[in-house]
Amino acid sequence: MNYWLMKSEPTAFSIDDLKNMPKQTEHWDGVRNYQARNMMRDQMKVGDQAFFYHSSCAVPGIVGMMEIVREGYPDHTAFDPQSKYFDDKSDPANPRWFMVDVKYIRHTKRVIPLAELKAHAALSDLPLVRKGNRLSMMPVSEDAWNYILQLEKRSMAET
DNA sequence: GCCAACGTTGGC
DNA sequence: GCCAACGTTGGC
Repeated sequence: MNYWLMKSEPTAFSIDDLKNMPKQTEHWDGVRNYQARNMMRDQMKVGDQAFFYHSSCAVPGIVGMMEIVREGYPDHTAFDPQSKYFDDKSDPANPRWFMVDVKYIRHTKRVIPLAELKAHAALSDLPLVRKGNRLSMMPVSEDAWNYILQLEKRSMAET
């Protein structure tokens, strides 16, 4: 099984929004970055788990977990002129952009802030904490995944 | 609101 | 293929 981290601005789509979806499942549309596209198209598998990360908000950080429930398929919002994600260079016969479906698993017991993740040397390989990284999704090693789950159990006072 | 970092675009 | 200009991301 592979592990991932996926970013979303909570004002656009939050973990609560995902929890409140029918079947607690939604497609992860609107990604317009080739590295992220390649991950969704080629690497994410049903059963993989991912951290849900809130970006561009008061406390950026990990807020929950979800599971990949459908593997990469064309992002239809690229074909819709009414969508803000419309891309006239994506041809339905040869789609440029892909998405996956994700299902809510649970909230983390507390928000795990980016600032806290940055403070742990054990996570220094995580692209999220590296300077200048702007990837909207990224792989998480099994070690990093487990480490973060241990962090979750601590109180802020211990960090 | 600022700005650093990075990706994309397009002229040449 | 180079690279300057521009747009976007996202923390602070």
